[in-house]
Amino acid sequence: MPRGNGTGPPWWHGRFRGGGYRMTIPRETIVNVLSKTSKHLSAEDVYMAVHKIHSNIGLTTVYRTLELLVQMGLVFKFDFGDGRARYELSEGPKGERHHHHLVCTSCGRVIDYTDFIDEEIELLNQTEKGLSKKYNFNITSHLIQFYGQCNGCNLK
Amino acid sequence: MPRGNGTGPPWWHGRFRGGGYRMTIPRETIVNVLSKTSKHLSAEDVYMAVHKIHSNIGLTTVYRTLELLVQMGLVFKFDFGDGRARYELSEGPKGERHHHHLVCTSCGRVIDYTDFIDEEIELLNQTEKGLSKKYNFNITSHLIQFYGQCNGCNLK
DNA sequence: ATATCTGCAAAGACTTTGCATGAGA
DNA sequence: TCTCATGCAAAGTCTTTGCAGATAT
Repeated sequence: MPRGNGTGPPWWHGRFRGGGYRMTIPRETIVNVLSKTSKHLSAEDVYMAVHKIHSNIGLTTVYRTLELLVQMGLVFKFDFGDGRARYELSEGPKGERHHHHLVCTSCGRVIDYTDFIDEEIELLNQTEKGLSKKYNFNITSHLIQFYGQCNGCNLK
Repeated sequence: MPRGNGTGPPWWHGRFRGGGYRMTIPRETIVNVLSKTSKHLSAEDVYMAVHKIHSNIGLTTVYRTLELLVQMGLVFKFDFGDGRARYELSEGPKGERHHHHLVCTSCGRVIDYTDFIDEEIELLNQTEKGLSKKYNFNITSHLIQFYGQCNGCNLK
């Protein structure tokens, strides 16, 4: 099935097939929604976006698909402390998109940052190596978040 | 009220008073429970521990107190992905206890580690400084977690 | 053809809120 | 004394589960 742009088959199809999962309209649509935003979407957000495209796709399927994508490593699930999970496409096929978060504990605003990532990667690689060995732990990903007051909340 | 050991008044009393909050039996008990464990307690865990000491303290109070402690910065709230929040006393009066987590995405086990903390602190200080300036963000704390498969789950 | 996936409705789990009573400063 | 804190019960919110019908391979 062509998808309406000329960029060839979506790179994630192989990941589905390889995992023994079927490609379906809902899954295709959900990944597309995630790939076209840089925002931190909740399950409800994804559902609403998806619903505009195929109004028959249900919230349950969104939850189940997001869960699947997280297990497959295609999507990261974040907790910013407001009681609902947020989802982001992890990094594309070759590590672009890598970033971390600044979370404002007053208003809940979340800022993505990509500064200092290189230094972090360096440190994290070392740390991962050390930890893997010491705890015999097979590390697959990491999470870094900073908390504090954002620009707007500082002033109040 | 003496507390049964000879170490003087609990260091956190001032933090309560300074914030305009009252010292009460439930609050005292809850902080005590947290300070006597190195485990990652859920609200229910805290409730059960507290309940053994003062069986009249309710779960609601535990939730409200934990929330308050988090706001005061005395307690960190963590999400390990199993649907319930975990709480830990943040660091004591002078930064001891500082550690991060290794979370097994298969079985949910959480390992504390204190290795590499010095290197991390170094990097994080720099990062914090840079981010504070660039985004005019007043950073108060950070979170680092690694994810993967633990010893036991590796073998399966 | 058939094992997987989906949607709806209902259930489940954790957390928060309302309100009258009780306690700290 | 007077405001703040507590406890119980009920409600709220996000997320998961059961099951029959639909779908991908």
